[in-house]
Amino acid sequence: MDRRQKKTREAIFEAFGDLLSKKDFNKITVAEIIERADVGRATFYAHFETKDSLLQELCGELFCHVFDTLHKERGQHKHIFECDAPDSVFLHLLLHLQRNDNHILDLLASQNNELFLRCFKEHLKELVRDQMYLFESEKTEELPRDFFVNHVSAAFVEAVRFWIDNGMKETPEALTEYFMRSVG
Amino acid sequence: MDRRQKKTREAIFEAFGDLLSKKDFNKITVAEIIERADVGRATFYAHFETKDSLLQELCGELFCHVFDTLHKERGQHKHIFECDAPDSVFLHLLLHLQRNDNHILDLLASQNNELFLRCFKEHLKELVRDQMYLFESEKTEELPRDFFVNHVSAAFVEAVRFWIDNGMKETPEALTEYFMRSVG
DNA sequence: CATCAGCTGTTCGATACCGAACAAATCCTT
DNA sequence: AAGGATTTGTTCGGTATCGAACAGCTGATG
Repeated sequence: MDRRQKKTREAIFEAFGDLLSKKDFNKITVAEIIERADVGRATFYAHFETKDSLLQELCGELFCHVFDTLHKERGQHKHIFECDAPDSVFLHLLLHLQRNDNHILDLLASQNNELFLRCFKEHLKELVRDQMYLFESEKTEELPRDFFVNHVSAAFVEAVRFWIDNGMKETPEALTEYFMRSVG
Repeated sequence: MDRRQKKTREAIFEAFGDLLSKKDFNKITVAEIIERADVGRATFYAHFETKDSLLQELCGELFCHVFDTLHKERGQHKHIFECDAPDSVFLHLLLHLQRNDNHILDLLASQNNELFLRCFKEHLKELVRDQMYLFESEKTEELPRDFFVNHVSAAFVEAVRFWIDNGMKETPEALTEYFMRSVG
């Protein structure tokens, strides 16, 4: 990827993240983003169709990072997320949320976050489908696959919600454990 | 100034400063600078004729900042140096040196720094000429103006050298005092 | 209701930057 | 001193970003 594109993309993501820590997504304006990112208006729209798609691509970056780490494809595509990855992808996700990288957590915790939640859950489904073997048992065989995938994804979202609402006291490891038990 | 130029220029100055803190100027290579600054080779040479001129322009930035602050022309030209300026321009200079902004101090303290010293002293002379009223007395009237300007500038350089060699124990304020007395 | 301020999303020609390649100069090593 | 390896500084066509302007939309205010 062209050096310029990479810089611009990262600048926008960072500016967006900074703003998320200060105000609600809906209150954030494109003008603010580009001002903080120090890029032109035309440049922003060359990268992102709309403010909403910026949100979606940020979410996509997180899951792309998790996926690539899972499949050992490191170095192939430089991600905005970085870490030394643990064994469980779900734990991996929680660790990033705990660190609140790029303020993804703020998005999950905020009001009026349907858009983000939908996006987050869609990516989760992919992940669950990919890791289906973790959940296989006699129970799963009785259910339509897609139904079960949806169930597990929703359960993860709820686990995170619980975590946030209760002040994130549990360790990511413990929460992963709870989650796995609840859907096992 | 075009947003792109500003960013590139700052990236190069910063990369250069970082490298100065690690190795001698002569050991630093253009390839290292552009790698750290994350800009293309052609871009570097579009901004700076040579590595030497980068050095000179860095020095120029410092004095440009001091000059503009002195003449209250703030906001006219965005400088890489920033501070709330004191009354005396010489104190102002020392404060930047003390903070070692952009590793200018490293340059002064290093070996093989004739190039930088010459550059530094030239700018100093401008400054002294500009602030000549500070030094006027019966003594100065007996001397050729340029000779005296050179004398004062050299004295300042020597004061800084003394400062560095003795571990910079004195406060910038004290050193300014010594300097003014020594040429008064 | 009218209007006015601010935000969105698009367009355009100009330009800075890109990546890659190259010859010439310089540095190292033997 | 010879010769290989870096480093320098330049060139080029292609591309991303620039700044500035614009019409359309939205929401607040009087």
